[in-house]
Amino acid sequence: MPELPEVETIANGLHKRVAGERIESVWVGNKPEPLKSSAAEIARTLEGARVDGVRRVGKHIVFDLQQGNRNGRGQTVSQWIVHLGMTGRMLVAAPDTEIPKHTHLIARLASGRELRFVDPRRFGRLEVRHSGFNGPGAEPLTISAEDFAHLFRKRAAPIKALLLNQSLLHGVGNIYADESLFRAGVRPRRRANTLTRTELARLHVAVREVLKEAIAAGGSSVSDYVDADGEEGLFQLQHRAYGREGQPCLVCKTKIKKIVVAGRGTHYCPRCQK
DNA sequence: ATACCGACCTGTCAGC
DNA sequence: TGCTGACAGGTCGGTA
Repeated sequence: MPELPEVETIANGLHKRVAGERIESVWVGNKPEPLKSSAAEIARTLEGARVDGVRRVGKHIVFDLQQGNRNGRGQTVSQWIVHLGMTGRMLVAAPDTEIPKHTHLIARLASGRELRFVDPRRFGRLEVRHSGFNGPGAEPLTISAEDFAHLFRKRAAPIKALLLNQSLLHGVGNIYADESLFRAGVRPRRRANTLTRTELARLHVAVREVLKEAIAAGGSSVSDYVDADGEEGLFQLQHRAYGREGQPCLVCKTKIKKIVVAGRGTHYCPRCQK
């Protein structure tokens, strides 16, 4: 479900709510799919740790943890890394509230509240690490125009497939790939190595603008996305391509087309995008 | 090395 | 009402 803007919104909300909290105990469910580290290692790493902060890296939520006594030596730093997949949620809840179906982890906090990971489709992943995590690819919000162009210049795959490839650029998913290509005026099926310098430059700007505007709007709520406070995002109201098949292009009135690229539903304007 | 495609899961919705 | 199939914001592994 969530792409960079949604994960950023969620991570910021979680940071506000749980930074500085200590995790007292952890319950891990028995479904193996969400666990990239063993249940025992996750529990061992989280229990007793203090949450220094919560941030986003690519589409991952990173909880920076510190174990051990507050000021003494012997402190170790770890990270709890959460990927929400398509349907994952990370909720901060009062302990007496109903535990939703498909809850796979509960971290009980010193304040009495609980951090709950809920994921019906189990495409999400939970992992702990003991060394720095930088994500699989480059950060779209900070990459230079030159480095951005380098990622794509020599590749033969459709540009949309490469925008979705997290080991190149991490954070862009299906919605923001379509929205970025629309703004850049580039067709999703164009082979990346046929894009001109100008088109790559436009795409670089488009990706950053789309992501920044979406973050400002709190992300896109297409079906059920809500942030850490249970608020829906508003960026779906500003989509120009995604989900608009058959509707008139907002620029030229041509009907938006829907095709499949890289196995994903793909929306574009046949007139504005070349 | 690179690119495509099915598999992984559950929920929802359209169509019959 | 209830069934079936398609589809969904993501990624991985096998195959060509």
